[in-house]
Amino acid sequence: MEFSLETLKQKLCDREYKLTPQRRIIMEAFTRNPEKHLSAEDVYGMVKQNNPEIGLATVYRTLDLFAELDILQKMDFGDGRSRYEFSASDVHHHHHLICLACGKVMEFEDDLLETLESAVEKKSRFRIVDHQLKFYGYCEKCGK
Amino acid sequence: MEFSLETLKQKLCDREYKLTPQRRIIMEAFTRNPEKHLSAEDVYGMVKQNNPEIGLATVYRTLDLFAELDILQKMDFGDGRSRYEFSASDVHHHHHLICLACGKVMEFEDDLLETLESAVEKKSRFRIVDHQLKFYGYCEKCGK
DNA sequence: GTATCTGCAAACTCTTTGCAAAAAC
DNA sequence: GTTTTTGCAAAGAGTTTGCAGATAC
Repeated sequence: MEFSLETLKQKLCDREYKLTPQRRIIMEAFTRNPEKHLSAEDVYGMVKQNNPEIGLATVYRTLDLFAELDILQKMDFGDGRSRYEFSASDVHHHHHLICLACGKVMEFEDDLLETLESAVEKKSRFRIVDHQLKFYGYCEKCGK
Repeated sequence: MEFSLETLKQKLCDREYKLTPQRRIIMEAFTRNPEKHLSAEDVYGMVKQNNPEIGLATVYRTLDLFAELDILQKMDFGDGRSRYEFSASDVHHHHHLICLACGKVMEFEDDLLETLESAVEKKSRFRIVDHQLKFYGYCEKCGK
């Protein structure tokens, strides 16, 4: 799936939500930073530059809404704030490498997990709808 | 590794920390619930029953300390509070199945990930020290 | 026009911190 | 005895909520 403005409009309309300037602007923040894992505060800082009147609460509400519409995926890297990126529910899953020294988050792709997922699903009688894999360690720069 | 009282004493002593009743009691809460993923509030509730004078801040400080000593592992299931269980850094890694309906957390064992880990390590030049795998879905009871 | 959405400020939850008294070694 | 540790209360961070005015459709 691709997340253009049209997709957003569609998804909002489907559920009787309105397309407001704030929602469009927040969407654009992600379109312009597709590879980043933005926190609410990050997004707020970015959108406030051109729209100083926007409220932080609106950012939070919009991120929640987008997560509910499966446009964004909420995630947690253990630093006490939630982060968001475009949902990848229907594309290849990617995972995260988190540097314990500098906090940098890198991504990697893998599909080995799909195999594991179906095995676990069978054994555990759990119906799995999503997974999250994080590796913690030290990036090249932080070495050691 | 096994986490007896002796281990605790040892680990504390090694780093010039003292063995206080509070620390012992909190340790016991985990020994009595080895399979649970306790939050600070959970632990507080449990230890307060026999030791009403204990403070929540002490619980937080102790959990932090135990995580630093690698006795406990801090983890996050996305519900806004940290959870702790005995560290498994030197034993087989286990992972979590989290029910999106009732919130129940189940565990499963797997070592397939070790293979993946070394592959990623080579490709990415990341030195990996830990990993976390979570599957989200619906448990048998919550069905669909 | 009407129901939704926004901005603001206040509230809320989880966690951390400062400090003086208490306790471990 | 000295240094660490505790309990309390207050502060802090991130997030949510109530409400009256503004806005999308």
